[in-house]
Amino acid sequence: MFEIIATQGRARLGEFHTVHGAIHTPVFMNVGTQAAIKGGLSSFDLKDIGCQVELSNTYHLKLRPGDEVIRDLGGLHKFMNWDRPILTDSGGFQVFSLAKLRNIKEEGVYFSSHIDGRKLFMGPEESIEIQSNLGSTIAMAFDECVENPAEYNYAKASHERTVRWLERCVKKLGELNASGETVNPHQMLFGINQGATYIDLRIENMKRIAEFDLDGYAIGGLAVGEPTETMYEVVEEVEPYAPKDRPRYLMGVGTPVNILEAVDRGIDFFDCVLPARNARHGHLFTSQGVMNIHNAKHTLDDSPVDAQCDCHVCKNFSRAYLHHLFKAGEILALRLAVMHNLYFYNSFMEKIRRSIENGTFSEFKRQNTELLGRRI
RNA sequence: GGGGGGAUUCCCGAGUGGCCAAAGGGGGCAGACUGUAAAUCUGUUGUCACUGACUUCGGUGGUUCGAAUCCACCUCCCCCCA
Repeated sequence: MFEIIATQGRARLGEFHTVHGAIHTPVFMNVGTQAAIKGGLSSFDLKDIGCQVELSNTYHLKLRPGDEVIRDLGGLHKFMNWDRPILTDSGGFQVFSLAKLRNIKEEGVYFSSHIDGRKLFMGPEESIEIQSNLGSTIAMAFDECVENPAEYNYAKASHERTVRWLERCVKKLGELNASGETVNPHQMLFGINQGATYIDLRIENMKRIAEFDLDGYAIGGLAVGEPTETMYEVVEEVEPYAPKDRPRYLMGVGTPVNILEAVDRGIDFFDCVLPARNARHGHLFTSQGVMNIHNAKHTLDDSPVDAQCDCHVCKNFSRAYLHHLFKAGEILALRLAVMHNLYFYNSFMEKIRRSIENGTFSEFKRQNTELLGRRI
């Protein structure tokens, strides 16, 4: 159940109630594809960085260790010792990111494992069954994340197929939940809007998936190479057709500024590998802009990464120390950098929530759009 | 004391007469990264008045149209025998 607490313009402050607790929105979900945050963070660390929702991946966990292994061990929550909400992505993104290793048919997608090349078929039923075995709080519908640019006719055929796949997902999950024998019989389902950058297709698609009365609605297939303005335009145009009383999730987005723009267009859920990946590459987000901790100018800088940040890293270590750890190739460099960036994102979302609550979101957005894009 | 092998651009290390400002690593400097095949990838790394010129391959002198590459001597390093 999604409860809207306050709004400012199209921005919404909400609470999404799940069997694993409430999610305060707008929320950033922290990506742990293989049931771990890359860079060496565990579920203990997730609590420290203020994570509300952990996100894992159907395709990757199917390959290793196998969804049935996780089911037999009591589900993903128990497996990774995380008792708050988990969202599992369906494998639809791998249809895009592993495009060279798959073949799409009406019945589903034939993958060649990126690990050892073995064949793996995943259709809507398979994706949902895997996610049911994982027992995530929220399952995502199995979709095709279409590359950019895409031909109109291809995008049309693809989104129509994704709608047919959604219908199969709904049916499959209904059967599994009704059986009462699943890890999480209350597992929810979000549908995914597709249609590439064609507004008419996007709107048609959203109208059709809205009819399924799902727990939430995602906008997928964005931030895959199209201009940022195009992404904003798609969100802007399609959002009015998403059910108002359900959370909206902009998949795979994005930079802090992207998030501000999307919240301003009515988006409630986000996830992105950017803060964790960039952290591993020495690129840190701060309240004053972005920095590359590799840069020589930090060699003797005794100040914290972000003086306004309350994370463990900023409270205890200097830029000079992190700079050294990166230069020395220490694994601690990755861990500390990821901890900082994810804390930054989670606390940034908290600030967005407070600004909507206080009616100062517009001002917050204006100030931070200018600030966060800077390089320091 | 005798015999042998070496010294190359920040480091290691290719290169034995022109296609060499000099391979390849490393290191340095910078950039990219958006539902994670990413602790990855890319660029750059002698100087300058930079579609060219200049300086550089232990030192000095020589051979040659032309030398990191050949010759002589010198300096230093390593190995073996005594």
